Amino acid sequence: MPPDDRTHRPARRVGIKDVAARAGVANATVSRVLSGSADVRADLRERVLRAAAELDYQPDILAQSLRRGATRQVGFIADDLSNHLIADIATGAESVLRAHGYSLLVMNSERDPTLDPANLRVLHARRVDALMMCPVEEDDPDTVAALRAINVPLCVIEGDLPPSVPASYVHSDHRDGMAHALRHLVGLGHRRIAVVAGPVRYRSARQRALGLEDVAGERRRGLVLHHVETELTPQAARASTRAALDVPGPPTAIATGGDGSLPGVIAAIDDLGLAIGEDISLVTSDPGDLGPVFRPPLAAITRDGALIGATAAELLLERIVDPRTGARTVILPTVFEPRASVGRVPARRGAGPVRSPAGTPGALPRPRPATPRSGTTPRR
Amino acid sequence: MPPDDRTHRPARRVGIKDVAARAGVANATVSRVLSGSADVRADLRERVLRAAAELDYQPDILAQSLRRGATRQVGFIADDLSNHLIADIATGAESVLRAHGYSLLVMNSERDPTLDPANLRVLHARRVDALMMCPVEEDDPDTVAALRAINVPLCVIEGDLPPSVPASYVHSDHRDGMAHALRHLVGLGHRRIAVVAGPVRYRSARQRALGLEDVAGERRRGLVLHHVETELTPQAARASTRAALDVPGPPTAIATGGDGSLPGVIAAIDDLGLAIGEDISLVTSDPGDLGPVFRPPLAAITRDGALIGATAAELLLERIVDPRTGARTVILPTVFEPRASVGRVPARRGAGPVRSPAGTPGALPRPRPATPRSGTTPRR
DNA sequence: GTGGTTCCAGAAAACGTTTTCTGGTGCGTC
DNA sequence: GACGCACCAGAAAACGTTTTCTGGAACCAC
Repeated sequence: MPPDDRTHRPARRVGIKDVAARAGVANATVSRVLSGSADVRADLRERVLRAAAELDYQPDILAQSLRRGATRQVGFIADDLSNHLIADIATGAESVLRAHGYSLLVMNSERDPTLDPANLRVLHARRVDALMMCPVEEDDPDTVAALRAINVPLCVIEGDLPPSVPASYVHSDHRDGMAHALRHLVGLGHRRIAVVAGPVRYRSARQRALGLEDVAGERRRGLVLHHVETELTPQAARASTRAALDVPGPPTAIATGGDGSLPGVIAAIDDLGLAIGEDISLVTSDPGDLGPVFRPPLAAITRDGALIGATAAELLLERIVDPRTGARTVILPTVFEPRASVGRVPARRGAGPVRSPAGTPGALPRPRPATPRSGTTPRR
Repeated sequence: MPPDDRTHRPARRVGIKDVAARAGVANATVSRVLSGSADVRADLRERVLRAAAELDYQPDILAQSLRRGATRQVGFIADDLSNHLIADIATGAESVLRAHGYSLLVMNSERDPTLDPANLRVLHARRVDALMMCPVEEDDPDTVAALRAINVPLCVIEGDLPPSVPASYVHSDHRDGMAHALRHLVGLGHRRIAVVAGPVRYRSARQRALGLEDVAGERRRGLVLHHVETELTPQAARASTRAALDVPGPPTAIATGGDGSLPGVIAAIDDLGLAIGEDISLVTSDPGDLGPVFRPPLAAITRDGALIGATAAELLLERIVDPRTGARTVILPTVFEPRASVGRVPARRGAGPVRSPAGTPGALPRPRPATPRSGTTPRR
């Protein structure tokens, strides 16, 4: 058999000069007709359009981009694309961009700070017209340098960059959301509340801490707000939460912020044998579809990921169309959704937390054994 | 003030001819050095490399793409990017592609069959080197026509295209997964099991139905497997599930397949006042992070989204590198994870289902009121 | 009739690369 | 010393567009 047995025929694309030849005009005329830029005599325009339709001509965006100096591509550097909220943001952005003839080039930095500058370089070389990103580290010098080099409109989502790099911002009002949730808990009678939030190196955690301070500043008598800062892994959140609960006079309510912390918080509550919504109230942040389905349904501070992405895209398009447009900052609202996981203060539980039957205080049990536990009682 | 007050300085990019000029050689030599294609005298190579480094030269991928006829971009048409599993697939694909110098161009078809051909045309015009997609409709003629026109390696994820379009496939072994789950239930003593699956127009639903038939064919005496086909909306799933449960001699276990059905199934179980893991056993498909956190923890048939995406990307890269490589089909395993939501058959519940205190049998209650319900009892 | 506009379309340059083509140099061989 | 060949680097073509440049034709005014 012949070695050069390519089954994959190249099948030359039809180009502008094919259209020009068929219409009996010059390339330039075809281009003018199709881009509608200048005046072309009616009969020629007609011929060109017919020829283009007959050949099913599709302009080569690559060549257009090279010539025009604009790719109509927008880059998105996600810190964790598999995160539900980030995926929603990408979805919202793509939808708006697609409607305007732009495409979205996604890169994932996998929460690895060294990937941000690398990805930025790729997108620079690909000459994206604009850039949206969720930076892993806000002050990473390599990232900042890479951002300086790539001179296109930039929109940062949930993060604060040094003022030396000009950028639009789309933020969520975590401060208000947390304050709202805390006031709700206070209104139900809770006086000892723990806020389990991520490290303050994240803007969202800082904002939630401000929300906490807002409520603390309202000087409700007897109110004790405890700020628990934890890394956003299930293990860390579990340990921190458990430490916060396992004290004399423990909190009667927890408000969590931070993406990965929820499973750890729930595990810690389980560890201590507490019933959510009864022994302890729980407010979560962005539980996704888990919130309403959980038992009890989880009260939550939520935000609209698709709206965040769409807003970022619009901010960028506005600056692409008119480069004189300045960078803007948009703060989108959060909404507090009360559900059954928050309840009144339990009647009597001041002395100390209920101990989990299994496990000694020091050693954390292995996460999530497959056998049923507390929650629903085995027999009724 | 001058009207032409552009603050956005273009800041001409450094190109190959700048490097050539600084090194005192021709463009071609720079290109040869940088692409490592042909032999260049050592001293010249040295000069070129130094000049490129000094100028921080980054080749323009756009121009490279035009000249080489390859963009090093792969398009991904997702049917629902905000779906957790699809986001994982994108993540896995992007990771592999990035490691090979390729970028991922994502488009979302929002489960709208008419967007598939439109998105395909965009990606064609953008000259992607390969294409992965989750088709909304498997037999849509416009989609098939658009796929025919775009002559690049194609990998379809979870779907069957007509044989007229050549494609690689990455499938998940839903058949085996469902059979596995059903055998597990049978082993626990369950004899009346309902499989709530999506419409058979989806490949995944067809495969799960085959898994059901496999187990049915094993002729366990007294075994009744009930195939409930439902649209993948919470409302439809709720109604279908409720209808399946609300019969004399109801199923003692449910296995669900299909992305959006879980909330509806759970709602239906709630409607009838049944306790998951006690009154009725429940196996879900791909519950994401919800599975282990739910109470009781949800037994699940799961698959590795990132692996699916990575596999698709590898299949495509293999064909990009060597176009003579044929299309392949890969079936990835599913794994069954038993958890507390499946249990033994309840001792005595043959006469009929327990009625929900609220709601008449005919009218479905509004989904998800915010007040606590069954599940955890309000007082202990 | 000459000069100046205006209108419009073709020719050609440009975008930033890669690759083919061309040709000079140096060397070995007869 | 002529020829052939290998080696390597510069010149130029090519990728498929858009845009500038050029110029012919028609029209008007003097």
